[in-house]
Amino acid sequence: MIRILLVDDDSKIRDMVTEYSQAESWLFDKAANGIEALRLMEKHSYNLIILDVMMPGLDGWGTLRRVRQDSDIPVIMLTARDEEYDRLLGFELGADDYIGKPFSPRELIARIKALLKRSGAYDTVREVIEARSLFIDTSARQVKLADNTLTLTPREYDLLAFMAARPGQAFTRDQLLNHVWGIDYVGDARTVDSHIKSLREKLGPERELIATVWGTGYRFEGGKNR
Amino acid sequence: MIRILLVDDDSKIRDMVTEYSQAESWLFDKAANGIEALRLMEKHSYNLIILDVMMPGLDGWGTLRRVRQDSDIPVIMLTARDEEYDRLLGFELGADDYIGKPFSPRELIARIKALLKRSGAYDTVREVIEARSLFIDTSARQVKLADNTLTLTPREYDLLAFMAARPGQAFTRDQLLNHVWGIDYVGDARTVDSHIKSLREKLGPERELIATVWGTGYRFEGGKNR
DNA sequence: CAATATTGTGTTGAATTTGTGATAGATGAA
DNA sequence: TTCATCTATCACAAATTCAACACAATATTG
Repeated sequence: MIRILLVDDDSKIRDMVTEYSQAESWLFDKAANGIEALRLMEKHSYNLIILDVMMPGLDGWGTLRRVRQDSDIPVIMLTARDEEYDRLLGFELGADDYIGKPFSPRELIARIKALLKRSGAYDTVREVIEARSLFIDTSARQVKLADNTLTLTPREYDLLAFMAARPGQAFTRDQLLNHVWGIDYVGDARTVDSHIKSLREKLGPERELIATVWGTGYRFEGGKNR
Repeated sequence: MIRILLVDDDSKIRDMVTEYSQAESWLFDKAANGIEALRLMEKHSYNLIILDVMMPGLDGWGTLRRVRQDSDIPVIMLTARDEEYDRLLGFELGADDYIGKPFSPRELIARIKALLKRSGAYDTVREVIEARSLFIDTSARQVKLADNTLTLTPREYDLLAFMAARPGQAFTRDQLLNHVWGIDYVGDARTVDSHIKSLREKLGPERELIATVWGTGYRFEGGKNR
């Protein structure tokens, strides 16, 4: 079971969120401020916490700070404004995601799902991606070429798995950076090339599975499309 | 390619929006009511839908309900008033954002951008443009002629994809420069001719798909017109 | 028909993009 | 701590693309 703590002083928002997420069969606990939230956290453990920034008493930042003292629970912050300063402060304090008010419940739910998935709260569905003689076991994070197991570095694996899951689609280097490295990563786009290079090296005879899309980026040639 | 469906019974609004968004090189399809919109959605997939609430026949709410039955496409609603009731009804039905009429095109464009961005993938819709024996896979950036894959340069591809997505429409060289090369490109308009030439060469038997419009520019003959 | 305007095409040096090896710093395990 | 990866970035070579130009071919006009 997935248990989520929603902390917001506005009861309308609390009700709205729980109502529109009924289809997900998550268990919601609600708190109106940071103090209440911390009390609940002593009693229960949560898969995810949603924290409003502006609250009377202990606000969202203070609560987040306390939460991070002894846990890595995924946290989504609700900020009134979408200001750069808030985002930076939040990342520094260890928030995992953001939503600016007003938001649509649909969006919040989508982000909850994404974050739960990322944190591994859902049992990963065992899925094996096949392409020619390449087999990618996504739950084991293991890649086989014919009968040999390849030893890929984490980045190499993530990059390969991401592209192989979307065969036939061309990605720009920036898209790959966003999806594989993370949305807030800043750095040289050519870094992607380096990892593509070492991937191709390890793929050996199947190196052609990763095609260069000139002027754009790369594409995994998987035969089967989505 | 980013493809957007704009549904509004007021043709003035339809024209205004497409005009102001020229710099974005999005592909707009337009419909005057829900029925038309649903018909278009059967034929194409969209990155985003903009729905006017007040329309004769099938209105915005009804259309939204139908859309949500089988897709998660981001939807922006155009409401005449900015009433709380409308917002709540819309969220319940699964709208992603709102904009109250009258609105500034600038604001709508900003919201479209924001929604495309946070809808995760600022990625292209998977769509294959067909014309005779030519197949253009816009997400793979790949073009097939019958069964052979053509190797186009980036410019050639962009030019072909842009024109083929708007069959039957004549473009001046300047328009093509603006849309394909970019709004701030300066250079000889005849450069377009060079690329048209090499495209025709590679199209071989289907070279006639690109027609010369004397005194104006070029047109892609796609059969189906929009 | 001739004169003019517009488009087609081959060529080419410059510019852009990608492949690759080297390397220093970061990270994490022993 | 030391050691062994891993990672990002750089620089240079190789591959590819591009814009522009000149001239040929074709269409339009009067």
